[in-house]
Amino acid sequence: MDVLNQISQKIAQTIAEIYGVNEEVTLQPTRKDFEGDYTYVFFGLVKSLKKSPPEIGNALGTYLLENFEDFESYNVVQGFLNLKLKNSFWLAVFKNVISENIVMEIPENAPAVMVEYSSPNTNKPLHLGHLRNNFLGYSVSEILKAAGYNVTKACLVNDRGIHICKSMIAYSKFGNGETPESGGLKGDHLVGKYYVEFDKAYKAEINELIAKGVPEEEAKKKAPIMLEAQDLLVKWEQNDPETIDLWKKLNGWVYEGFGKTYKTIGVDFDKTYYESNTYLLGKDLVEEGLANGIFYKKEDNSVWIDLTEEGLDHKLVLRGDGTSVYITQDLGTTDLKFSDFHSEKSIWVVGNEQDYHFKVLFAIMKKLGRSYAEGCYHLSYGMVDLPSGKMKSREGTVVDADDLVAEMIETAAVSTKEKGKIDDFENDEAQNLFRMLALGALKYFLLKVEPKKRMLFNPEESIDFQGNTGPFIQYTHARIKSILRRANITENQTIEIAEGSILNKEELDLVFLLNQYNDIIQKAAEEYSPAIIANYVYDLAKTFNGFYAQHSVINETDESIKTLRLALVKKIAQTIKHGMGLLGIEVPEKM
RNA sequence: GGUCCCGUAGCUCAGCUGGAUAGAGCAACAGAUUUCUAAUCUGUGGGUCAUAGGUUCGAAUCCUAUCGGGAUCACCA
Repeated sequence: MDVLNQISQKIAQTIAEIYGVNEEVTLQPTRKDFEGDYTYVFFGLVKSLKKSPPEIGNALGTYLLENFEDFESYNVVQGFLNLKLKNSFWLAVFKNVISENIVMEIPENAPAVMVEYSSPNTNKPLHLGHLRNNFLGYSVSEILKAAGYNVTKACLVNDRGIHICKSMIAYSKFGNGETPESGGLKGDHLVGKYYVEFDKAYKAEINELIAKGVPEEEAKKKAPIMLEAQDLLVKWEQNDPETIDLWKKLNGWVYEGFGKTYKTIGVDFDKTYYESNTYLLGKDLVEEGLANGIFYKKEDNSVWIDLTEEGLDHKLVLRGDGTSVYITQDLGTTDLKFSDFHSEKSIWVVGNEQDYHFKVLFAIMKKLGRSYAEGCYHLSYGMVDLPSGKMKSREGTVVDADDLVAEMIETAAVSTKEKGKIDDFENDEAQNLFRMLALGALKYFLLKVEPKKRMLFNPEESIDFQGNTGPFIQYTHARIKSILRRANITENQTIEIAEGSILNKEELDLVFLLNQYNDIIQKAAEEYSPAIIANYVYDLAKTFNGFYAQHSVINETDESIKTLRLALVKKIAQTIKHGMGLLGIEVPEKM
């Protein structure tokens, strides 16, 4: 039920009736320090009607009370009209809220949206930065689904290029045929190890050359191992069988490793693109742009676009030798994605260091007259910093995703066992709970912050289970489920609310929040912001805990109040579960 | 240097499509458990919303400038 709309309309009607003017009425929740549910700010009317605030406020309030039955009382403070709605009105809202199913069916013809995220390189394992990306992408996808879109989760794997060749060279030189099995290493970590080995060998060679009197710049270019890597890239592009075999072997290990990580962190994709299949795309778009006069050719045959009118620069779209650059591929891939799924909106979850790249990409698409250009959006997110500063792979300060998750699970296990509440759990049941709590803490920690903001990852705080954290919300859910178990309420049971029930202050607060949930989902979808969901669910859990401390459900002697509270807490549990689901976080029945 | 993003309590963050006395959590201190899970709840202290102007009845929020932090300005991806 759209409460805000209903009331706004009544106020607009009142203004038209009394003053004969049409006003757009927007409401806001009344501040806690004042009496009321919703507040209408009418300074605008004071000005245009040239009447005093009390005069207008009282006239509106009186009229509303006399002509509409939903209003209980009003008060006027300066230009603020605070309106209090009747308990019976909120009871009707509550009944409506519990009758609605949160999970809705997505119709076949719902608008299609593609969310591309994760998009890893296959030369090293995932780290903390990737986790923010994965959690964001997954969550935004779920939020868009909840808002009624037909979502395709896509992953573009960067499986080719010089960085993979580096791992390949190092592996063939120093690998001695090591396999994930023989080395006891996850595949992605194994390949990552040789990427590091390459860097070591490369640096040693540079130093050797410098010692021989070669200038540093030249040494970097001429180090033999680097030349070998570049040579390998050429061989790869020429489809050299031996090179392709090695490439396939290493990538296979990496995919196996990634697969395990994705499974643990609960992330998945509907469609995977591989850059090795798409890196040649885009050249026909360059031709098209040249034919249309959107691109121009320089003397050396390189192709450029002038984006100075868009506030950008001249940008290269094809090298003089006819080979692709990053943007060339992206032009082609974007076109391919659209022809595959015809998405109305297309979202790229990519770090903010690529802000410029996406501005250019979208500007070019627009110039090429692509209909979907308007629906393209770069969901840019800030870096994750450590208390010690930036994560730098060269300095070994990168937080590995697998290690981090394992540590979090261990911490969850220790603190859960301390509490002694799950002594009756079977072992795998307990393990599952530890995983749930660990990931809940981690995901919530990374998602509660607005995506575009740079954030600080403090390992100690992220494994905190108190206050504004995932486990706090998970705990609240478990508490409610415990009540429902005791009351023998099952998931599908409908609970009838008695006519004329009266909601107390704490119950009203909860109904007020529950009624907002649909709007919150829409807002989060419009802004591509899981943080909005996180803050809402936290608020709901916190408000419930306040209620819980003051009122008993099970021990309430008045049966009609008890029933009402059972329905209320059941709905809260469902909403928490659903909201956390949108963040990719599971909630336990018991903890 | 050009462009873009950020700056709110000791720390981590909400609030930013202009509204009332700027909110949470952590940390500190004081309380609450014979009663549905205390991973909880209640209370106390803590702020020149980076700075300076401007617009407005009203600015953390919009505009301008300055300062501080970051990103980017590759024929790398």
